Amino acid sequence: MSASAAILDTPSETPSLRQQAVLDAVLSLIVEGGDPLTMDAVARRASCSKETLYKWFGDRDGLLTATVRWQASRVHTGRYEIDALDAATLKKNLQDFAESWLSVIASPTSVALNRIAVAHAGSHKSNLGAIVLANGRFAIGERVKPVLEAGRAAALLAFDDTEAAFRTFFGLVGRDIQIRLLLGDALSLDAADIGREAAHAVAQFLALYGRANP
Amino acid sequence: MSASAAILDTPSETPSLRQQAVLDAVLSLIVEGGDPLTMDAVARRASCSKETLYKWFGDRDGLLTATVRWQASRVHTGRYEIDALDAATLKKNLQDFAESWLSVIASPTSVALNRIAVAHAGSHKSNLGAIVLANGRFAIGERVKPVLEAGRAAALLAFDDTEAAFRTFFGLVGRDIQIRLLLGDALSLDAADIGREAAHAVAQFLALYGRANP
DNA sequence: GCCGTACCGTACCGTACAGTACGGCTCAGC
DNA sequence: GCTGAGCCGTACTGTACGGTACGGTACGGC
Repeated sequence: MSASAAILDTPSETPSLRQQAVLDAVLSLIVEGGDPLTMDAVARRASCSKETLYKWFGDRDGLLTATVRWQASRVHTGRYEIDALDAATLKKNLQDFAESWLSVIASPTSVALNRIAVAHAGSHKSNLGAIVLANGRFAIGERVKPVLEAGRAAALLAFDDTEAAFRTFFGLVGRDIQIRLLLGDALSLDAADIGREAAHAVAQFLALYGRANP
Repeated sequence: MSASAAILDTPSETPSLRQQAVLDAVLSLIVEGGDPLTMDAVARRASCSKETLYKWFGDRDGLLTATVRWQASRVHTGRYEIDALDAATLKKNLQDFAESWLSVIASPTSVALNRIAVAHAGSHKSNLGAIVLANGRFAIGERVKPVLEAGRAAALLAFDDTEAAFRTFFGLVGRDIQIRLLLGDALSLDAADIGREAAHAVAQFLALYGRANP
């Protein structure tokens, strides 16, 4: 895990535009689901030859890895305000995190990609699972934790273990949503639902960790 | 989903002892992972002929379905005390739930089976995902909710929406554990960890929903 | 105009695996 | 002891798919 961290953080190179088009074709096929993603199907969808596919990505696994990385590279959102944190800003930051996270895990792309990665994690060859984890769960953790610590520094939050506090936040936001979606439950979340769920989670988190103004 | 509920609740028939042995062989192969579970491997492991496999289970999907059901049939645990609930009993019940649920999702069998079901949910043909969901997330929900409602009846808990309260409990208990395990993170939970995590989750749940004694 | 490079399309190869067929063994019923 | 049912082991078939080879085309460099 730590050995592969260097690899995970090094997206080799950014793919060329044509390559990006190919990866988008892969994504569209994955999201459509149904048939089990053959190299032929990718070549057809992307209007390129299989030979090119193998030349660019090595093998099927390489193509999948590149696709996952490509998708991950578009997810990262902006940084957040940390200095001079007041209660309203903290709440808003948390709300934003919760909403964007819920939007991600509820998106068909994320669901499909996570399915692939989960399946892959069983037959361990490469580490799609690790990549997804690094760009999902752990990436958001690294972005939320500074906010939590800033909240603590501003005497708005109280906790000892930042990681534990984040995991509680993560649980309150995600609940059963991701596993249900991965398992094919027809759970639909529109923007309003996401807003409501996020607000609920943030309120609960603040109830647990918020410092009653001293 | 609702249409398939009847099917899901009807485990066809309980398999014969020999059939159970075959299903256990499938489970052992699934848990071992590595190679992608071929019918040949199952026949070899179970010391039976492929012909018998097909006669008994129809096809590969039928075998998988029977395996998932077979595993599910062993998970159901006992009922819980509901009448005359006091605070300590409520807490103990919740703690038990949390521990048993964490034990389940952290077990290699559950992880492997959920991986199969998740992969299956992508290429929709049968409904392994629905079966796993019905016997996992939803089954535990149906068992926890009466306890929560009994707690409310005993004026120990306060909430409007039982389902929402349960989902909070679910999130507090599970946090990021299941998705990390599914994605192959080397997260190990021993019994002590599980006890600690469960206690933590229960304390948080009671902090959110417990009724400050009136 | 000629060549090399990069690519498309398609044909091809090898293999792995789902599903079937069949001979042989065991054992219960008679 | 004979027969038939049930099952094991193995051999076989068909096919889907990963990976390779190759002819044909477009294009930039010279």
